[in-house]
Parts: sequence; C-alpha cells; structure tokens
Amino acid sequence: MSRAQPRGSRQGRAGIRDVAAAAGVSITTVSDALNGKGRLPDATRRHVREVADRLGYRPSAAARTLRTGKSGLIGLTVTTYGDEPFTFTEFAYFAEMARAATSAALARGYALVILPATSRHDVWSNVALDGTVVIDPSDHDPVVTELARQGLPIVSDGRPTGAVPVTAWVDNDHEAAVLNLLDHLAAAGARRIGLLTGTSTDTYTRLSTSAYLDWCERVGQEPVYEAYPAHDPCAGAVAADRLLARPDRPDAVYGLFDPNGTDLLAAARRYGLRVPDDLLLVCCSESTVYAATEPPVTTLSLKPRRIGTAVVQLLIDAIEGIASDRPVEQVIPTELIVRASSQRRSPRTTISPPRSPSGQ
Amino acid sequence: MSRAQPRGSRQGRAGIRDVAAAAGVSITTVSDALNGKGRLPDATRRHVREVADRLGYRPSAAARTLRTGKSGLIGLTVTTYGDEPFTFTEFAYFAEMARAATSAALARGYALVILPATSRHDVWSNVALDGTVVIDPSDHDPVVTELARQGLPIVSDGRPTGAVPVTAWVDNDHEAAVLNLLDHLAAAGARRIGLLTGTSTDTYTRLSTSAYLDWCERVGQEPVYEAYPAHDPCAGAVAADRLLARPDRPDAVYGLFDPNGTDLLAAARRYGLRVPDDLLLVCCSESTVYAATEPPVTTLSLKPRRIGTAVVQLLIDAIEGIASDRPVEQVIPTELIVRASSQRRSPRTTISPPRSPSGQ
DNA sequence: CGATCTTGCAGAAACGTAACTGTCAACGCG
DNA sequence: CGCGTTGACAGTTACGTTTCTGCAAGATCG
Repeated sequence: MSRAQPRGSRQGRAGIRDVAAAAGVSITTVSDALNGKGRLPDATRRHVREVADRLGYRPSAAARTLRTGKSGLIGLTVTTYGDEPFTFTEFAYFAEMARAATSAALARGYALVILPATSRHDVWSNVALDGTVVIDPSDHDPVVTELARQGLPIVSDGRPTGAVPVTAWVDNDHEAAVLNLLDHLAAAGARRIGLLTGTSTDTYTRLSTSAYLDWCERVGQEPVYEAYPAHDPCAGAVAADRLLARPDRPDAVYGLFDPNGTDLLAAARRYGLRVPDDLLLVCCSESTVYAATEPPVTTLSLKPRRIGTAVVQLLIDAIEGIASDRPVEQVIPTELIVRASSQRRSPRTTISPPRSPSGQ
Repeated sequence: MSRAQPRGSRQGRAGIRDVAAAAGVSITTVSDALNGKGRLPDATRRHVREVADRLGYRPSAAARTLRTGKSGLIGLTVTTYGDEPFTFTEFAYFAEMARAATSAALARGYALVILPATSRHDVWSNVALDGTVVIDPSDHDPVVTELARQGLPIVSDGRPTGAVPVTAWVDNDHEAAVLNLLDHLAAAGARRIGLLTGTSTDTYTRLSTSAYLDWCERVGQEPVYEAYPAHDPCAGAVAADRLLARPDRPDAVYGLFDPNGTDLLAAARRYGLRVPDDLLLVCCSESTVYAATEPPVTTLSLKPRRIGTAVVQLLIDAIEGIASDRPVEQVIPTELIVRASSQRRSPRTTISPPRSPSGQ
C-alpha cells in the first residue's frame, strides 16, 4: 500500500488512479465501471461513477487513443486552388457539405478536423486520424497517397480519377444533371445555349464541360463558352461579360459556379437583355439569394447536405469495420430548382407573397 | 497491396524502436535525431533520418500527445440556434472566419476541430484540445465552463457577457458601426430609418439593436423595426415584407443579417419602391453578390478574416505561453462598403421626382 | 599525468488508459 | 466432502513516445 503511493502530482487533473484511490478500488474497477465493461455489481458502478464526478475526472483522450488505436477524429480535406487553404468559389457548396458532415459525424461520436490538402506534412502526421474525407481528390494527390499507405480508410466526395485508392466515394451524376438542365433550357425555347465554366481540371468542371460539349454535338449546336479561373470572383464577372459580348451571343446560359447567376444578371442588364425574355439563365448554386433576385434564378443544387452525410456514414462504417449494406459507390441525385429565369412565360405577378425556397 | 514489411516483425506500422534497430542506434538517438534535440554529429542525424524515411516511419501522434501534453489541436466552437450544429444565417461570416482561422492555425502548426456547442459531452472529452476558439459564447455556456475548469485557454469571437471566463477576446465595435452606418444613411437623406433585426439574444443582435434604439432617441426618431428568428431564411423574407408594409414605412432600412439585402430588394420591388430613390438600403454581409445586384447594395463588413486570424493568434500565444505584445481584448474595425443602394444621386435615374412616397 | 570537461550515445522512467491474467471467497452439485 | 464455477475485484503489462539521467571514451588543462 505504501508502495503504490500517489505521487505528489496534485497539480494536474485527476487521473484514473486518483479516482481509484478515492473510491477505494483498483484502477481496473474504475475503468470497467466507467466504460460498462467488466462484471461489477451496480452498487460499485454507481459508487465509482459518483466519485469520478466529484473529482471532476475526465479520461485523457491521448491515453485512450494510444491504448485503443482509435481517436474519434476524421479529417476533412479540401482541395485548394490559390494560396488560401480553401476553395473560394464553391464555398456555399462546401459550407453546406461540411455542416452536414460535422452533424453526421457528431451523431456517431466523431469529430471533424479541417485539413487543407496543401498543408505541411508535419501537421498531417501530428494528428491521429481514424479516417479521412477527401473532397475532389486530384490525380496523384500526395496526401491521399500517404494516408492510403498508412492504411487509413478514405472516402471521397467526387468520384476518384486515375489511381486514387479510396475506400468508397459519393458523387452526383454531373453528366446527367447537365444534360437534363440543357434539355430544360431547350424546352423553354433556347436556340443557342452558352456555358460559363472554369479553367481548373477538377472532376466537377471537367465532367460538366464535357457533358455540355456532348450535348452540343448531339443537337448540332456550336459550343459557346467562356472559361475562367474559378477561384477568382472578379474573373467570373469579366467572363460573364465576355460571354454576352460575343458576336454569337447565346440566348441561354448555364453557369457552373455559384456567383455566376448574379454576374450574368448584371451583365445582361449592361447589354439591355431582359431575363428570361431575351436570355434564359441557370446556374449551379446552393445559395438562397437566387429565390429573391430579379428575376429569381433557376439553380441546380448538388445536394451537398446529402453528400456530406453519406460520405461520413460510409467512412465511419469503414472505420468501425461494419459490413454495412450501403453501396461503396453512391450517386446522389441533383435537383433543378426551376424559377423564372429559365421559363419564357413567367406566371409570376409582381405582388406575389414571398415564397419559401423549395429543396432540402 | 503495399505489403513492404520491415524486418521488425511487428504487425502494425514501423515504430521508433524499429527505426532504432534498423539504424543500429538507440531509441533516444532516433528521437533526438528526428526532433533535432540532443547533441549528435550530423552524420548520425542524417543516417537516422534516412533509415526512418526508408521504413516510412511516422511518429504516433497519440503517443506524442500523451507524452508532451500538447496535441496541436484547437477547437472551433459554434453556437447553435436550431437543431443544426451551425449557425445558418451568419454562415457567410462564419465560413470566412473559419477559413481564416484554419489558415492562421495551420501556419503555426495547429489544426482545427469543429465542435458545435451543443454536441454531446463525450465527444468533447474524447478529443485532446490545447485550447478553444468560441464564437459568441452565451452567458453560462456549460461547454465553456467545463473547458475553463480544465484550465484550457479560451479565446472568444465576440466579447463575453457575464461571467464567461475567457483568456482573451476579439470583437467588432458593433455600436460604433451601427451609429456610423445610420449617420451615413441620414446624410444620404433618410428621414426615417427602419431596422430588420433578430429575435435571438446573442451579443451581435443585442448590441446592434440597442445602438439603433440609442441613435433613434438621439435624433428623435420613432424606432421602426421588425424582428424575426434569424436562423430561418423564410422568416427573413416575410419580415422584410412586413417592414415595408407598415403604415409608417421607413425610407431607409438596415438589415442585420446576410440575406436581408436581397429580401429587402425583392420586397421593395413588390411595393413598387425604387432603390435608392424611394428606399435606401444597407445590410450586414460578407457576400460579394451585393456588388452585382440591381442596384448594388451597400454592405457592412465585419472583417471575419481579420477576426479569425486574430483569435487564433491570441489562442496559440496563450497555449504556448508566449508573452505576446498583442492586447488580450481586440476590437477590429468594421468596413462600410458604400454602393448605389445608399446614395441618393444615382447616374441611372433620369427623371425621378425626389421621394415620391408611394409607388404605382 | 591525473582531473575535469565535452561528446555521443544508451537505459529507463514516465504519460494515463484498456485489457489480459490472476486470486480469493462463496456457491452449487453430485 | 471434494470440485468446478462464478462473481468481484487487484496486479500488471503494453501502447509509442519524450526526456531525464547515466556513462564510457576522448579532449583539454593546470
């Protein structure tokens, strides 16, 4: 008894052995009582729990992680375009997605760590992760490669290209979404549909653009598009202007990125084009501002909340070794929220009461 | 796939003792060589480093955290309104702030963990934090109290009210910002300024509203305001409509929340009010869409990037015990971005009678 | 030339927890 | 009455680091 004396470390927080001493039991009993593990009478369990509460005992997360090999942390990696750690343009999408992902992780007892793909390696290796969500991984992302080499589960938002070794992925059917959207515009009377796209090579931009080109070829329309670096908001306004200034000006435009809607509206005003009478408009956005613009703009929603939730569920299933019935390759349907900007005959009166945005 | 098993005969990844064995040195030497700690000749350092690389050795973050007591993780706590883990309305602000915070943390070797204030306690105690950023802590936030009891540094975005024990805080001078903004509107010709505010009791809403009331009393104007639950985007549109439907309709409005600008623009159109001729408009927003609306809307920016950076710098200073010269209570200036919506002389209007009270 | 100092490294003690392996009494059973 | 069984714990080891202490061998010095 005198041998196992609690050292003079009264300074720090109460440890498990302080609780054991105060409760008059062994460390094992405390651990079992608090974790509901061993076979103990309820009286002992209650007693230990009460003493632990009284001492304000909190188990050390580091020690638990070291012992069990599970940290309860999952990484959220964001691809980067500029020198900033996050994507700027897709941020409404990312924000919603991250929000849903955090929510879903939390519900299962995990926390999310934000880790830009370009971050220094020492930061990555300094945090114990149980797995990672990767948003739109590039072809030979060194971070993903390294994580896979460590044997960590990886789930990506966006289907992986090339040899990216992911455990599972979730994505929209971008091609189908674009084709459907272009058909919608054509049905509304568009004769020549233009595209506002990006110069980067991420999957979303690439698939959407090639779907547009395919569609053009199918219906025999000459492609009319402008590409700009999507991370630069000013470049988007300039590109919108350029698109409407072309001699072969389109009578309908689809913008791939969130701010394209307002930029195109502004450009249309500058050229005296009425929307939707002279120009039909659709853009991909998760923002609710397009419900209240003049006119309201039809948007394509990628359902980031569903994606964020699905990605996290798949990842945690993989971490916990659960043989879930969820498919490891999930395609989330998109939603076209049709508003006045893509309908030739607008039924809206100017005095209609505000409507709640559909979706969700 | 990659089953390059070093001769350590250990099942998992290579540990420090595998490196030591492979390099023919002791564990101490490996640790010192990799961390640049002890006194070793460069030859040994290089050799150890090379062997570690060859084995793909990554030190265990959990073990390091357990030993050193530092995890390199800082929490980012977000107050919650609804059942979702994040604030919805202030999300543009939050997104920018979180982005800057992540960036700043990363630059100093730390990573950010997103932890909603309402999360279950076991998640909080399951992650080893070195400190926490708290956004707009409420009066007796149990999470903050618990973290403070553990002796963790806490820095808040928004000055703490009551007895919230924070190490430091960063905030805007909301009162000054609102007063300045109202003066700006009055100088532009506003006779009766309305306010679109929230029903929640967070510091931002409270301070801004009381500043508005103070200003009204000072200049002798009857307050004209509508309050709505800020987390509900639909309620915002309704409240904007109500505000302009009042018999004592204001000729200028300040909206406290991000979507108020587009909602007010839409409401003004419904009532046939021209902006800025019949109605001056300002809203608090970090969004760039207001540069491209019709007309462009004057916005108040709270400078979330500066706040996020400042908060993280203060927190890491406190964690590392650096006696920095930074003040522990920082006030970040706001910026009023003046656009057409708050200026009476508009180049586009040709024959507008000044202030015709009712539209149509 | 012995005493002291430096250099270069090895041994071992923590860090706080979870889990495996005893131990000891009470108990049922043939 | 002997014997396996079970309940209720205690002892101890291992997780993978960092770091404090120790200890030879060579360098320096009075």
